[in-house]
Amino acid sequence: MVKWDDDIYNTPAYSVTDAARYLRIPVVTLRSWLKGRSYATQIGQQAFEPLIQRPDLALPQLSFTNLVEAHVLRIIRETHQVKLDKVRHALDYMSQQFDTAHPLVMRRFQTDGVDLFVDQVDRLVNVSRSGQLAMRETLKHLLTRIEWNAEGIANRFFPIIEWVPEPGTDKIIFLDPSIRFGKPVIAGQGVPTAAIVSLIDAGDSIDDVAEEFDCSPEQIKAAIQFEAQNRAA
DNA sequence: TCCCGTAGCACTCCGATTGT
DNA sequence: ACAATCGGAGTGCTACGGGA
Repeated sequence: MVKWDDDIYNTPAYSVTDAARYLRIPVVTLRSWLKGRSYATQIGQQAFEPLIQRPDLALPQLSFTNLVEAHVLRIIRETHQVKLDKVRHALDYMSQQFDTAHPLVMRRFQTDGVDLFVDQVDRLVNVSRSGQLAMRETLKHLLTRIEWNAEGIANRFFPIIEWVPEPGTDKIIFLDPSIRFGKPVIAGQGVPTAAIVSLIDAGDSIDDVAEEFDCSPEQIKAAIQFEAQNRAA
C-alpha cells in the first residue's frame, strides 16, 4: 500500500466550508461524502458510508488530497450522473489496482487510470459507447487542472474560475500545500487571493494592487472573481 | 458571525409487482 | 413476454439550532 501519512498533502488543512466554496459543492453534500450520514427507511436507520477518507477522523478538516478527490467526484457526479454507489464500487476496484486509498490523486489515474475507471463504471451501469467516450474526455480534461510531484502524487490544484480575462488563462489561481499553507494564490507570484481582495475592499485600485504585488491587472481581476464566487457560494 | 451538525423534505433511480 | 406503475432506497439540499 502506498503511504504518505505525515506529509503536507495528507494533513488536515481545509475546513469543510472552505473546501466546499473552492469546489463549488454544497457544504452539507461535501460533509456527507466525508462523514457519511444516516437516513430512515422502513426497516430502520441505514448508513451512507463516507466516500472520502479524512486524514484524521477526530477532525472535520480535509487534506489537500481530499480536496482533489472531492473535485474529481463532483465532476463525475455532475457531468455524468453516475450513481454514487457505482462510483464507490469503481473506486474500491481502483484502490486495489493502484494499491492506495487515494487512487484519484495518483498520476497513474491520468494515464491508465481513466480507462480503468470508465471500464469499471461501464461494467456496473452499462454506459453507452458515446457515454464512455464523453466520460473519458471529461475526466482527462479535468485532470489537466491537477499537477503531480516527482512521486506521482497530486501536489497542485487549479480550481475552476467562472470568469477568466481571456481564453486560455484559466490557470491563474492555484492551491499548493507547500505555498501559503495551501491557500488559493496567484500562479507565479504566490500572492494569496484573500490578501488581494482585502486591499481592493480597503479602497485600492486594481492597478495599484497589481503594481504592489508585481502582478498583471488580469491576475488581480481573476483573484477578485475567484473570491467573489467563493463568497457567493 | 461563522462553522458544524442534524432533521427532514424533495427528487431521482431502480427493482418488484401488476396488468395486458 | 413485455409495458406500466408503484414504492422504497439513495442522495442533494434547505432550514435551523448550538457552540466557539
